[in-house]
Amino acid sequence: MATGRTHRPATRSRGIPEATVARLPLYLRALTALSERSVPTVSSEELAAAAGVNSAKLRKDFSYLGSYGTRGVGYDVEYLVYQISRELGLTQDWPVVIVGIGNLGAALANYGGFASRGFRVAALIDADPAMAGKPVAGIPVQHTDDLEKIIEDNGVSIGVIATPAGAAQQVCDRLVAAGVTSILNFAPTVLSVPDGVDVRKVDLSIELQILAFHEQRKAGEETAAGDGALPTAAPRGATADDSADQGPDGDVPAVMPA
Amino acid sequence: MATGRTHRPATRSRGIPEATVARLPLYLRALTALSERSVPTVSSEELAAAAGVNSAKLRKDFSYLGSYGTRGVGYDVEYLVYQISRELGLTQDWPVVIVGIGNLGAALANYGGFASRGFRVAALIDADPAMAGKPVAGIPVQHTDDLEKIIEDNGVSIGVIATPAGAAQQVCDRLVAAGVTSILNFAPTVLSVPDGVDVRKVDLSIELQILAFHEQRKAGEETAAGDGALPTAAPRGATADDSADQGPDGDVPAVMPA
DNA sequence: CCATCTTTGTGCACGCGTTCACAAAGACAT
DNA sequence: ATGTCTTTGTGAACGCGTGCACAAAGATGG
Repeated sequence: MATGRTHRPATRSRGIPEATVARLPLYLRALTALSERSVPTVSSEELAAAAGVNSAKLRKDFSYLGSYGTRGVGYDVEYLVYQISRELGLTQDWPVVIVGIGNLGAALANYGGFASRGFRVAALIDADPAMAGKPVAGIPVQHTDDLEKIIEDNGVSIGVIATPAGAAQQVCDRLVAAGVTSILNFAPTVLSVPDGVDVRKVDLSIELQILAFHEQRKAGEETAAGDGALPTAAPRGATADDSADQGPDGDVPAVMPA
Repeated sequence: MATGRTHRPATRSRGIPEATVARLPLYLRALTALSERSVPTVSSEELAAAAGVNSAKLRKDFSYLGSYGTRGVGYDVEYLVYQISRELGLTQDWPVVIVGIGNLGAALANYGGFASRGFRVAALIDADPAMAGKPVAGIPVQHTDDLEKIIEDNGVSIGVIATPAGAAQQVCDRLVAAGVTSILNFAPTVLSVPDGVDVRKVDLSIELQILAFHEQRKAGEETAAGDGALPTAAPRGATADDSADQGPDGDVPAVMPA
C-alpha cells in the first residue's frame, strides 16, 4: 500500500496500536456494506473474510476498543459502525483543503468518498493565477496567496498536498504555520515537519517499484542460477546515463494540468 | 500511507526483507537527485537524512544488497543507483495497463513518473463505449472487451485498477486470468486473488481516516477526562442513521468523470 | 434449571523490524 | 610504514504485531 507513517515510532495512542488503527477503516467499510443490507449481526469470521484479514486479528483489534461482541452470537453491526466511527473521529466534521489543483488534485476534489466519511472539501488552492476562480468539482479554486487566511477562516486541520515535488515542502511549511497538523502528501518528496504534525504519504511510483521487485523475482525464480550476488566487477561504467537523462522525472505527483 | 500488502505474510524474498524493499525506492529517489547534482559519494548519514530515515536502518538495508560502501568515505552514488535499480527490476521495461479511465485514471495516465522508472503505459482501458478511441495523455482508450487481447499482445504483467469499487473484482479476475500477476488497486475494495499474484492498495479514504484518528486524539488530549472507556449504556439507538444515509458512498476510487 | 454448542476475548509464543553500539575497514596525513 | 580519524557493516537486544489455541461467556434447546 502506498502508505507510510512519519514520526512517532509506534506510539500506541491511548492503547490502540497503530496497526489496528490502520485496519479500522477497513472494518468500517465492510460493516457499512452489511448495514446497507440490513444485516443485524456478524461474526468475527464473516467480517474478517469481508475485510480480508484473519479472524483472530480482527477480534484482537476490537478488543482494544472494548468488549462490543456477544459470545455465541457475534457483533451488532450498527453498534460497531458507531463505535468505530466515533473512535476514528468520523462523527465530527473535518474541513480539508487540497493544494495543487492539477490532474490529480482535480480528481481528488471530485472524490465522492470524502463527504460520506465526515470529510468536507473546504477549499481548493493553486499557485496558478489562471486557475483562480475557476470552479473544480463545484468549488472555485483560490490562489495560494490566501492560503493562511483560508486555513484560519475554515478551521482546517487536515491538508492534502497534490503539488509538484518542488513546491511541496514550501506548501507544507505554510500549511503547518497556519495551523494544519495532519498532512496527506501525494508529492514524491520527503516532507519534514515539526513534532506533533502527522504526515502520511501516497506515492504511486513507489508502489509500482515494489510491484516490479516482486514481479522480477517471480520471473527470475528458475532463470537465476548464480547471478548477481557478489559485487565482483559489476558494470560500473555502463550505469551513468541509464536511468537519468530524461529531464526532471517524478516532479509531479500524478500529472499536472498538461 | 496508502499502502497495504496482501498475501505472503512476510516472505523475505531472496533474503531482502519486505520493509527494506519498500524503502529502496525512497533511497533511489534521493540518490537520483544527488546524481543530477553530480555528487560523487554520499555517507549513510547524509543519504538517510535525505530519505527521511535513520542511518542505522539505511546501512542495514544496504547490507542486504551487499557491501557497496567504502568505510571512511561512504557510498558511490552512481554505483548505488545502478544496484538499487537492478534490484528493483527497473533496468527492464514494464508495460502497464490502466483500467478505468475516469478522473483518477486519466490523472494516472498523465503521470510523468511512469516512464522515468521503466514503466510504460501500454494501454488505457475503460468500460464506457463512448470513451473508446478518445485519446487520454496521447493514448487512445480501448474498450474492456479487448482486455484479454491487450494484455497478451503487450505482455503486460502489471495492472492498475482505477474503476469504481463495484467493477474492481471483476476487472481483477479478468486481468489475472489474462496473465497479470501484479495489481495496483485504487478502488476501495478488498480484492481476492489467487496465490502468486501481488496486490497493493492505495486508498485515499483510509488515509484520511487514519489522519482523523490522530487529529482527534491530539485535539482531545486535555479535554477527555473519563470519556468512552467503558461500554456502559452507550447510545445504541442514536447511531443507526448517523453515517449512512447518503447514497453509495465510496463507490469510486477518486472521482469518476462527473 | 441444566446441558450443549457457538463465538468471543485473550494469554502466550514466535518472528520481523528497529535501534544501539562497536569492531573492522579503509582513507589520509605525517 | 604507522597512526589517526571517519564511516561502514553487523551482532545483539528489544518491542511490536501476528497467529494459535483455549478458557470463559452467553445463547439456545430440552
